[in-house]
Amino acid sequence: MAQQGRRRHVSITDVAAQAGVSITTVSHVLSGQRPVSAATTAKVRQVIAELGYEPNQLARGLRLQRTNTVALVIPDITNPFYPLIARGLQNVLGPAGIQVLVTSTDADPAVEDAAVQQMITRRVDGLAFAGYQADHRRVAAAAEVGIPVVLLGGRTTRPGIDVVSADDVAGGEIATEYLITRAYRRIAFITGADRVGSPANRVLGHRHALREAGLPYSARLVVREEISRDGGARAMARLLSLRQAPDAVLCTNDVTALGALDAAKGAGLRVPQDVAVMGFDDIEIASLTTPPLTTVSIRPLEQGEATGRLLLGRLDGSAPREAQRILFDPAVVRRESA
Amino acid sequence: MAQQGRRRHVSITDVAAQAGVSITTVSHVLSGQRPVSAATTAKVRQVIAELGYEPNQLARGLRLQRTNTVALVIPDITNPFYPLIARGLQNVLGPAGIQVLVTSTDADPAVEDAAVQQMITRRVDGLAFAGYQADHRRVAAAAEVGIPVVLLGGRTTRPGIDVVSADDVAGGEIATEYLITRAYRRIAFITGADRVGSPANRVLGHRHALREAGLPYSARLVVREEISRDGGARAMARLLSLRQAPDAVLCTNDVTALGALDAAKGAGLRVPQDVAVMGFDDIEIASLTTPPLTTVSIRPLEQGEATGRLLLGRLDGSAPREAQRILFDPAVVRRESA
DNA sequence: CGGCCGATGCAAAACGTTTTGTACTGTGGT
DNA sequence: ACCACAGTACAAAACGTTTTGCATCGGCCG
Repeated sequence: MAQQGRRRHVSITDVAAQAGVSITTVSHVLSGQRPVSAATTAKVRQVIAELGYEPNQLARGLRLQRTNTVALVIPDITNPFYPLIARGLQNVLGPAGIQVLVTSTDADPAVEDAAVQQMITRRVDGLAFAGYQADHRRVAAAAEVGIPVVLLGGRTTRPGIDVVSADDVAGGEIATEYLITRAYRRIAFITGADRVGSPANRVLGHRHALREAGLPYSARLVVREEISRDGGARAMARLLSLRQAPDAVLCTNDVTALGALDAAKGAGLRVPQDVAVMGFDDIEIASLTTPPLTTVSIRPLEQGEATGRLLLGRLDGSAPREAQRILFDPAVVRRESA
Repeated sequence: MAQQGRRRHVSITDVAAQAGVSITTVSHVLSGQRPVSAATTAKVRQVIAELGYEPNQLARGLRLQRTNTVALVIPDITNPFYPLIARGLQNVLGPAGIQVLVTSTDADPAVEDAAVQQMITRRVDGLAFAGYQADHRRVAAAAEVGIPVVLLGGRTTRPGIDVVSADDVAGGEIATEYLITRAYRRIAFITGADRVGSPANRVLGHRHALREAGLPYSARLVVREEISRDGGARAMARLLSLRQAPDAVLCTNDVTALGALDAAKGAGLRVPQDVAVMGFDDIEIASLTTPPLTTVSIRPLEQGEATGRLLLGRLDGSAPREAQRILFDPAVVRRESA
């Protein structure tokens, strides 16, 4: 038989009645806002324990105008990158007694809209938003109504709103520098079609590093493809067919790098002896490929934690008044593919 | 400058005042519970649009005793298996206007306890729980208080509570049968230390399939190790050092299988020519190994969806009174490692 | 002995909804 | 001309908290 018994939660009224005091007194025992005699306190506590009373957070939130909840809106919970953000967020918010509401939007603007709206009506205390939409009405609405908002990822930016992201330009730089110090000289870059956003910024850094090192920058070595495993494979195949093929390939993404590895293997090349391959993100699969992928970590966990700290600061008012922009220094994770 | 402006949401009172009617009328316009004249309706709707009013879900939940929220409590959001469950849950609950609250507990009983407690005080309408604790006080408490509960995964079971899980015994069977039809004859099994739960059930199925096929069952070929990549490698090494080494190895887990592949490669063996390796779960990395891993899919996405449907049924009362036990038929995913 | 003060506890308001009971229109039927 | 009734709108209660204003009661000090 399934559980039935019409839902009946014990309320502060029940406790008060059972203890023979007013609900005010029970509340005071719980909050310590005003003194309550030792005897009464003991009695109340005992009844609370007996009945297993726990305050209703809905009523509490309604009265307090604070729910101890923050929302995390992400494109896809199935992409390993985002659970790490969620994890980081929870790491810092959990101990502060704040729950995280996660919602996945499939990067569909309409769904993003609805999700943020939902969160506002649920009166979340804060909102962390990772989306592809550069200009987001609802997010702005949330900010305007006084809910602290943190934008995640380099794609979006908006004056007056906090941002947490990886420093993609620096990432492109250090990856390229790493390859240069390992004596690679013809370095290619596989990136996405968009001219803005993280992938584009990484190319920017790449180009800058080449210039710094006095190496030539050849447009032919930057290939734009769909960001996916297959896309990576196609791009790699194209690079390998060049008269002067690259000796190292930087990919905007670990998944893309995976495709590049496929293509290299398919062409009978050894990695990294014949051609080096390097990725971005350092998601778990990066360590599982053969050879294990050298990549750039952008530390999603830490990004999540920073977001949490930022939000926490906004909530208790300890954060500075101006909008923050926290950029994470990327780091090369050296494995065997480069 | 950061967003400020003390949080001020527009409430039904504001709408009523602005439209020159009572809040009752506004509510009726919104709900259609009672007729409202066309003129009034139009006026109210216009004001609602102007002010951008959206009902406060906290107040609504308090009054309605229903929050349109269900909780998903999982051990680790970072494990790719669980986001898929979350995704499935959201797939069916989202269209019904129900939000999913995800919380990760690290499989720590104390944290699990606190999380479930939190969810109860937030008056979630339903609870999906995936944990390692077989007997869970709080979960029982939730069920007793009338909150529909679904237990996920084969580890936990409790009379009167719905369960959604993979059919692990069947999984062990079909995996073994698959190997047998592929002409493997000495089949080993790498599993965990526990004598109960999913891993144990899979061994049960394995054993049964061997008996059915008239093949001998050798205790030496079932090795118990830590369930992890390293554990899998250690177990594999031990198996390979046997006088009569197996020609196929079944692993309780894709991650474990990964370790087995490591060990096989380390021993200079080709997979699957020298030894076949097969996993369980079909998480994404299974397709990324070399060779790609043949494994058993237990369809976490569908499990999540089934959980959602079950919960939905409990909420609208359309589900049968007795506790349900939904077992998912596992399916062999044929790739190249076996 | 009177007044004051600290200690203790209660009543009531407020948060923002939904729902129920009621009151006030006209209008149509008898 | 009266009654019933449909249509329309409002007031008030309830959901479960927290907080503020008051009231009561001793005890202490002068």
